Amino acid sequence: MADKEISKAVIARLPRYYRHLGELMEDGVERISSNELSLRMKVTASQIRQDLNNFGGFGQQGYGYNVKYLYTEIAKILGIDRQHNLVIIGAGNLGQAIANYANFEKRGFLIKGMFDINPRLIGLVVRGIEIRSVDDLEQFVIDNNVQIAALTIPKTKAPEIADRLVRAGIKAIWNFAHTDLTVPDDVVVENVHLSESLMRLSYRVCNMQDQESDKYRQTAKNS
Amino acid sequence: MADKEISKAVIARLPRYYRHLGELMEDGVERISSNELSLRMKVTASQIRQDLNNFGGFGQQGYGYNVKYLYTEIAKILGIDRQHNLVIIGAGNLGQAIANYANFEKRGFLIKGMFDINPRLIGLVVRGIEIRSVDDLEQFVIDNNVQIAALTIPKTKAPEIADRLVRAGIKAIWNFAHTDLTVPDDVVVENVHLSESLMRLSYRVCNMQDQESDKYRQTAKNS
DNA sequence: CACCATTATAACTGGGTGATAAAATAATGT
DNA sequence: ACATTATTTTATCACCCAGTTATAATGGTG
Repeated sequence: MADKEISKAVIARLPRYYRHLGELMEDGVERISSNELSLRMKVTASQIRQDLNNFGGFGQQGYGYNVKYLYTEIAKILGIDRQHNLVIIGAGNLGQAIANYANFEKRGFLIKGMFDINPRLIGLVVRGIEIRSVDDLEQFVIDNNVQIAALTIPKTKAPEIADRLVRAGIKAIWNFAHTDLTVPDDVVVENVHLSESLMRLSYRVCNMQDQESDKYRQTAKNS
Repeated sequence: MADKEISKAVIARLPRYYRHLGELMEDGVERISSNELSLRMKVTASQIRQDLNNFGGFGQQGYGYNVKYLYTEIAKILGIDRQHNLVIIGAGNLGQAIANYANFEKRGFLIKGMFDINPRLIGLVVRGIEIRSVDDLEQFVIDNNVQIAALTIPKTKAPEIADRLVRAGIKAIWNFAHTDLTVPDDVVVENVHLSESLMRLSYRVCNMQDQESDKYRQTAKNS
């Protein structure tokens, strides 16, 4: 498993490969060539081969790629073969939406706890997870070996909570708050700015005429 | 307003410029140079200048950029100075989270209706918006001049609903379902695949050692 | 009139695509 | 059943283009 410089562009595409391979497995497909996959995913076969080659030869000439093997290998690369403990901070609709999305647990993301400042929410149980007071946040993170925190709170509170998480030793923040976070460089921040996504959509709607494309197409880009 | 070929990379950055300019306005800042903005946003001044130049000279030599002017110009480019009617399909937590996010309305995104198949939810009112049966979807889209549909439903139902939206004349789909959608090329699809975002985060956590960075940094990339 | 900051231009870097070579499988004939 | 040929498909290389960063030229500011 050569640990040398995989480009961000490649990593960004891996989850989509993973999803399609999962669907192929469900359909009982055992092997697939880069060409078939290319047709299905609407990307060039060249790119598929080059992407996968970054991690060493998963394919075999004259045969193609073994679906199941490739699926588990990508899981390893993405680190979703291990368990990640996470907490959700902000038990509003968005926080609960994440808590309710069962599939995360299948991918090894285990929701250990939820937190909020609203006294009305504290004590409630969502999917078997009790909503706690943010006062207990740091101790909980330490006690439960929590690596990832999903931040689904207003932007005004986000920087302070982020600082507290960092001090408690968090490894990564999944940031849904509409603000940039400043953290030490050994802490990962993955932003999900929905309003920015909607603005990009708005631009594309307003500038439809000059949209590069080729009649019926599948959606590939962006998160 | 030169309508010639703005790259996707530039458009993807505009919302972030917009957000920072909004904050500067709130702080009463009237003008700013590319260098100051570069420090604040942690991107190169070169990039800021080149990005903004795509749309014609917003700045002035020896002075910098007028914050308010730039703010409104970016709004025009993104099309968020106009009103967009939208519907939310899927009134679960995620759908409600979007409905409850008030700021969208400030940006001209007006939620006209919500839809679900669950009879228990139909008839309920969220933020003054009644949840309707998806049976009435097409007619509602036509009657209310709806341009954008947010799809917060399971992936199994998504393709069918997308087809129906397309036939009803929708302009854009904001897709939260974990699947690719196939649509005619005059329909915009903006994907928000949360599970893929979380997998990218997972990769970065597991490969922390070789993370390009420069001690305390702000988060810039990705949606 | 010196300074400052933009604009315009140029150099560079890296991702994406297509082409070629190598390797393994499948098919064919003896 | 085995050897040989044809086909398939990956792996690798080279090129092109877009995006990013750096530099030179221009024009206001104070």
